[in-house]
Amino acid sequence: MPRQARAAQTVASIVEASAQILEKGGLAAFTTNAVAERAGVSIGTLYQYFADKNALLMALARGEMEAALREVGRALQGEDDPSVEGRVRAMVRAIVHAFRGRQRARKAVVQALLAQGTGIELIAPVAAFIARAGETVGRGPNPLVGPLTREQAFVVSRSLMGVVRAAVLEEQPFLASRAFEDEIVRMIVAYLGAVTEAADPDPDRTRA
Amino acid sequence: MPRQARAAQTVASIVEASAQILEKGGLAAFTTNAVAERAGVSIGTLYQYFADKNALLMALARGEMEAALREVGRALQGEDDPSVEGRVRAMVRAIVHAFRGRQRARKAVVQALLAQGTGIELIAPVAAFIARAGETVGRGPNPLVGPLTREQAFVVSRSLMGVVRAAVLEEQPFLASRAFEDEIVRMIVAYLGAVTEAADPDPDRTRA
Amino acid sequence: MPRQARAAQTVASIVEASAQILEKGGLAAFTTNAVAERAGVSIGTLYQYFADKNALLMALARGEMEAALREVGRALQGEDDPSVEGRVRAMVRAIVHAFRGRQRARKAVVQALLAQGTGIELIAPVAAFIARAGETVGRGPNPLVGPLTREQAFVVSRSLMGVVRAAVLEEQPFLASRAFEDEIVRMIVAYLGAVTEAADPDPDRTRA
Amino acid sequence: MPRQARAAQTVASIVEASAQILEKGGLAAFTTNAVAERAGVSIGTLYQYFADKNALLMALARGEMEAALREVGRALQGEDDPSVEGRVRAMVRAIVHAFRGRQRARKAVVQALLAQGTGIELIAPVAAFIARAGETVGRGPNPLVGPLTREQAFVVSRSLMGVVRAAVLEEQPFLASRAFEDEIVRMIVAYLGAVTEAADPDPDRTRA
DNA sequence: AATGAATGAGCCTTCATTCAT
DNA sequence: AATGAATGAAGGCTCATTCAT
Repeated sequence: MPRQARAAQTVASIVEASAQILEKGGLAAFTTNAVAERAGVSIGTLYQYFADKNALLMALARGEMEAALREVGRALQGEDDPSVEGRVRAMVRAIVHAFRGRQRARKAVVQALLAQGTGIELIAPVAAFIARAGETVGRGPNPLVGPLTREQAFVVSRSLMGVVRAAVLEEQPFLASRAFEDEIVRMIVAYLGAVTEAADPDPDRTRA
Repeated sequence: MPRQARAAQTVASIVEASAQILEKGGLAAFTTNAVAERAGVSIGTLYQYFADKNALLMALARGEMEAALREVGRALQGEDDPSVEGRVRAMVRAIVHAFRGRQRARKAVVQALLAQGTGIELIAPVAAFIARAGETVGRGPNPLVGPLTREQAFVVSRSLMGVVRAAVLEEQPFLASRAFEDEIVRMIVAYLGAVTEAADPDPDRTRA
Repeated sequence: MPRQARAAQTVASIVEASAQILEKGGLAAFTTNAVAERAGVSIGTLYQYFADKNALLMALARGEMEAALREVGRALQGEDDPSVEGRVRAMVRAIVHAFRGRQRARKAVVQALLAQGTGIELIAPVAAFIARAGETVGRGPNPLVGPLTREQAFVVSRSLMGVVRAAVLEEQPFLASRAFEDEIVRMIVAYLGAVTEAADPDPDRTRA
Repeated sequence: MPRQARAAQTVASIVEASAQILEKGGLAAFTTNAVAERAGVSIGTLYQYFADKNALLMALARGEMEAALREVGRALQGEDDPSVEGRVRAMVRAIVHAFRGRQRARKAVVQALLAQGTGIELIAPVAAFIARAGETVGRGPNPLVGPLTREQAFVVSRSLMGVVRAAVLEEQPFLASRAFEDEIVRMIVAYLGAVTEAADPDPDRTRA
């Protein structure tokens, strides 16, 4: 199937061109014509594969998101360090390092996604994933938490993502630092602990 | 009517018109011509007071931000409930209720601010204010925390703001609910506690 | 119809529309929207080929200039009348009749070009061309002048162009008259003679 | 009459402010509001004395022109050097040095005047003055020329002004140089000589 | 499957000028 | 005589999208 292969190649080059444009010139430079030119295809071809500009953005974001999600999933398995803190830390690290270091492109995507309503659709699965982590973390030989309420899941996921996102948007130099990671982990762990304690005031179970 | 009063009146009407337009039609409806018309002034008058469209947005954002900041400041004084949790709760409530309930306008402002780089400048004072809260809360008869590191201040302020902002952007129905407020407060208090515990492992001082 | 031919056709129609608009309504009527409409294309198409309004003006000016330059070059060849006066006269005539009789459009272009700094860039090649004429005229069996100094070249070219331009701007009725042409030729020839005489005081060579 | 004196003072300060603005920021910076501010008066006051923006420009131009005209008149009297060349040279020098060295302002005024039709009105008296010079120069004990035809007067005056104007617009460094002055003088004298010779072929009278 | 010329709604902004105070 | 807030017509320009080839 040379046809499909070629099409996939074209699609990939367009998405890659988007990331490059975003990384280099930010949101302002991200025009469909610019993307088509950089990808080496005509604007018509671009529209052959993407319904509109937004679809292109979504494709880029979704790709990166899924990659990050796979990382988070792996983190929660607790392969390296099965302790609660170890799993949380792996998850935090996966989120911090999403987008493979293309911070400007990441920033631009975040901005663009926020600038419309569409962002939420994309964030939802990530958030759901993180929220589910609460339970995942709670399973196993040494569970920390039980099922989270809607509000609790929201607070866990959005505070984590909010902190990382803010660091990205503000281009904070400590984004990838250990100290930063430590504090995020501390916050998540502390909160999960507090939630559990509230649900089950037996100190023996939680801090044994 | 004196000169300056008239001008101030005009400026206020333009800012108010902006908020109304944003609240009603979102970012898409926010055009300078529409604002001028709604404010009952000519487009020229609008540009007499605001350098460009963005300056107008900034003025609106800054106004609301300062109002919220005053509320947060009041909250941290601990007038109603001087306990640590009481103060944190008051602060959270002030932030949640910023923008006087105009959630659509708030969302639009947040989006617009993020869509450019300018947003950070505005968020900075709020964040600094919240970070400083750590120390404020730590003072008095029953201090909770000492000075926060740069990363800690960042995590406190951005997680708090990130959670609220996400609820705003996603138009979550529980934004103003007690359950939501409880969870945010729980997270902040738990984190501050963990930070203090790490810095000063003496349980007598912290939980006496 | 092949691709490029169609595009060239479009470009030509836009330039032609510019000349017509300028000729009819002067500089005031020369708006990009008006040009696009008259050319029968959308405003977007106009901007596909011209970076901005000024680029359009420059294209028009450059086109006419090059046409005039070709005429001047032909004149200096001395095909019709190889005498010094004959060549100068042919050159003067070419300059006077530049812009194919569209004097209002010519006036508008001159005004617009002067109103910014850009005009000089365009005038430069014409001036250089005219200046070089001194030497061209000086060659052959009956040379009049040798190489001109920088100041001399400037005086020859700019006085010639200045006189014609003034007649255009002031819409002098005698612009295309023989009497006017005679005087310009007289001035140029007299000046070239004086320059030569000063450089080489031997009367035999100059007026033999 | 303190009132009239004060008014004259205001008018003068506005005109002076115009020159300064023009000198500093060129035509683009020359807005009525900017002029009023620099002059230290309100925009309303400016309009009390000048019907519109153009009137202001004309006042500035007229002032400088009249000063230059006085110089030219003095030059033609031949006070310093009564010879033909001496008078022409003095005239050329007066024109070159018009606008008291404010070359940027001069350039801007020339541009502005050309960019509308109004320039001609102002140039006319100067041109007429220069043209009349032909006869003035021709009078006295050693007259060079008789009355000039319409076309001849035009060619003399516009070539002179055209050369100087081009040097101003192109910001030529040799504008105030002796070499440049020499060439202009040479051109004018040579042309006047040629005109006379044509009208009266008797070599004894012209070159005696 | 690809091209790329063409579209056009509509936005932001300027600045000369007026007139109530 | 002076102020300056207010006016508003008008114009340059962008860029996502379409469709004939």
